[in-house]
Parts: sequence; structure tokens; C-alpha cells
Amino acid sequence: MPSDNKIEPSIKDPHASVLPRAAEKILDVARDLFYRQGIRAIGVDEIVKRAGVTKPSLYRSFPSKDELAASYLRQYDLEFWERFDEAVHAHPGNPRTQINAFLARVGKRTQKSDYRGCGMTNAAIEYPEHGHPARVVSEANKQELRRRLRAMATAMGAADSDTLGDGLLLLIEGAYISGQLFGLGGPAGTVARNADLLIEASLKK
Amino acid sequence: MPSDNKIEPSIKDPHASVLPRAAEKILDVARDLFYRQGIRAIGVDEIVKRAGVTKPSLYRSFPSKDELAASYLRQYDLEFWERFDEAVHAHPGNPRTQINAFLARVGKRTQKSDYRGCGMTNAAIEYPEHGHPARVVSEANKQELRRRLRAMATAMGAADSDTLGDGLLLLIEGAYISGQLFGLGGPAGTVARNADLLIEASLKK
DNA sequence: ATCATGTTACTGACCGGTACGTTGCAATTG
DNA sequence: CAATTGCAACGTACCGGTCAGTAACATGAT
Repeated sequence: MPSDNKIEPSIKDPHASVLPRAAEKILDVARDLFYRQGIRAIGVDEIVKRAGVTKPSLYRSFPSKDELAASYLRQYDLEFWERFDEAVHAHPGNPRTQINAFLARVGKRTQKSDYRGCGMTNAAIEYPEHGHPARVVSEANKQELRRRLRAMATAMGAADSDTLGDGLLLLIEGAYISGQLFGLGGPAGTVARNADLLIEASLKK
Repeated sequence: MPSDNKIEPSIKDPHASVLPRAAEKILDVARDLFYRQGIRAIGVDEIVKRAGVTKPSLYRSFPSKDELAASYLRQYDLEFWERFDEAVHAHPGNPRTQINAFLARVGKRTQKSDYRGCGMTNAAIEYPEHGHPARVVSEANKQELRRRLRAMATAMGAADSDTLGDGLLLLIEGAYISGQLFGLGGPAGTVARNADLLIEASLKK
């Protein structure tokens, strides 16, 4: 009988998660609940209950609920830049088209019924206090987004690249908010078109 | 000596609040705390403590904390339209200048250190659940804002007035969010300039 | 005396967080 | 080989504090 390694868990896999299984489930559930209902709205009891684990398991892997929220946002940050860079890499050397591709996707996402805005933005609003673990992650993400948008505006040859970069950021944040405020048929669907109009108006004549 | 009606509180004023003194203080304190720290972050105990009253006084004037939050937002709504109409009335018949005046003020407000975004927007993010008393007020305010912006875009003679109106809304919401995310020197300071660029690009040629 | 307003003192539920005992498995011993 | 030890991951049961909300009573003006 050959060794049945299909269900052999002892094989060392360097890519395997370093987190305990409970921690993974907790983070999965927390991500979903935090995003859909808000961080303050969800208690740790609900998280562990839905994850099928108990509270000490949560607190062995995460120092506090605030840090669990920060972990959720760090994961959100990774996925955000994946989406962003996907649009960038799809149109090398053409920042205007890159922005347009990214915003077309944002516009689409905001029209889905389960859309609840940007997890980063929402967290910053839920925790206005400076230095809160969740807010720190959120602010860093937004600062980096601003930096990249301004750089892209420069690459487009904008007359005032900082203003255009900031204008694009305003449109994006506006789309996040309006997406969950208005739902289907809301203003967020026009974000790509409005961004392109703004870009057109901002290029050197 | 003429009657000094400036500091005469006993004059019967039909517009004076019909609320008990305690209710006024409660609403004042709640407004401040809800706006600065968020509705979920503030408990009713803290409100009544700072207002110098007790909980039953709160619950005699307001059916629930959620309804108190809704009252806060209804007042916010009134003040919002005051500011909006002030800009409108200052430039009769010229919607582009009206928008510019309004956004110049928004841009300035967002650069103040105690700026915490739009109370309406924040409340909607704190309460994603449809039908929540606070969210109902917030959604109504935003729907009306959208309606008015689209009407102004039409009056400006935009090629696609709905798109321009929605674009202006995106910029405004973006300014609210960025104002409290980035603080001083953030992107929100450019909202008036970016809106004017967008308007310029959207007018019929 | 009435009635609106105020107050004290309390409820059950839930908050985030923890002390402490249990389980299962793998490496270390004889 | 078998017994023992070590240890990480798990669960039970609980902590004090705070949540929104209320019953019952006191006060003060008309």
C-alpha cells in the first residue's frame, strides 16, 4: 500500500499559513463582518461564534479587537493594490488609460448590491481618533494612493499635476461613499467618465 | 434707555424651541459628540453626564438613542441647506458661481483642525442597515443634494447635465472624506478648483 | 392640586478581555 | 518498543465595565 500522502498533513510546506487554523477562520469571518456591517457594529463574540471557535483562540492570535481590525485592513490594503496595479500593468506607459481602467472597475463595483464602500475609508470614519491601529493602516493607504495619483498626473503632463492628482482622489473617494449611499443608479457609476473629463481639462494646452 | 431686546429671553418668540431646557442641552451636547467622535462611539450616559441631566430626561424627549441621532441629523440638514442656499442667494442666476462659492467654503472648512467630515455621510457609514432612523435622514439629504446639483448643471448648459451634477457630487463627497482623512494640506483644499475645471470641460462647446 | 419636569436606582444584555484547565500530537527518554 | 515529557492549540467559565432603556419617586411652578 503506497503512502497516502493526500491526507498527510505532516509534509512540510513553506507556503503553508503560519497562523493557526482558528486564526485564519477568525480573520476570514472578521473581514466579511467588518466590511459589511462596520467594525464597531460587530462584537468579538459574534466573530468567534460564526468562526466556530472561542474567544481565547482569537486573543491568542490577535492582541486585541483593534489589532484584528488592523489585520483586516492590512489584507484589504494588499487586495486594493492588486486591483490598482492590475489596471496599471494592463496599459503600460499610458497613465490616463490606467486611471480609466481602474475607475471603470470601481464604477462597476459600486453598482453591486452588496457594495459597502471602501473598507479603509469606512474604518477611518469609524475611528476618528489619531493613532488608532485601524486608522493608522487606513491613513497610510490613502497617503500612498495620493502619492501615486499625483505621480500619474505628472506623467500625463497635467498643467497642475498636484491639483489633478488630488481631483482624481476626490472623485474616487466620492465614488466609494456614493456607491453605498445611493446604491444602484447612483452617481458613482459616472466616476470614470467624470475623471476623464477632468483629465482632459487639466492637460497642458 | 431703549428696550434691550438683544438679551431679552422672556419675549415670546413663536420660533423659539418648544423643547424643554433639558432636551435642548441634550441635543446640543449630542450634536457635538456625535459629530466629533461618531454616533456609535458615544453612549447615552456620556451625553446626559456632559449635558448635566439624567437619562430619563433624555428618554422623555427622545424615544431612543437612534431617534436622538436622527434629530441631530435633521438639525444638521437644516444648517447644511442654510450654508448651501447662502452661496446660491449670493449669486442669483449664476449656478457656476454659486457652486464655486459653496465649494470655496467647503474647501476652507475641510482644512480646519477640528473638521470631521460630513455628519450625514459619516452617519450613513456608521449605519449601513437600510431603514435605520439616522440613515433615512442622511439618504434623504443626499438625494436632495443630487437633485439640486443636477438641476444646476442643467442651468449651466452642460452637455450631459446628469453626469456633471453627479461629478460635482462625487467631488463634494470626496472633499468631506479627504478633509478628515488628510487634515491640513489634504486634497480637499482643491475641491473648488477641480469642480470648476470639471464644469469647464462639461459645458456645451 | 395638578402636571410637567427633574431625580435615584435599577434592569438584562452585551462589551472586550482573561485565568485556568484540557486535548492531541511529536520529540525525548529508558 | 513503550512510557514520559513538552508544548501549542483548544475550550469552559468567568471578570468588571458599559450598553440602551425604565420603574418609581421628588420637586417646583401654576
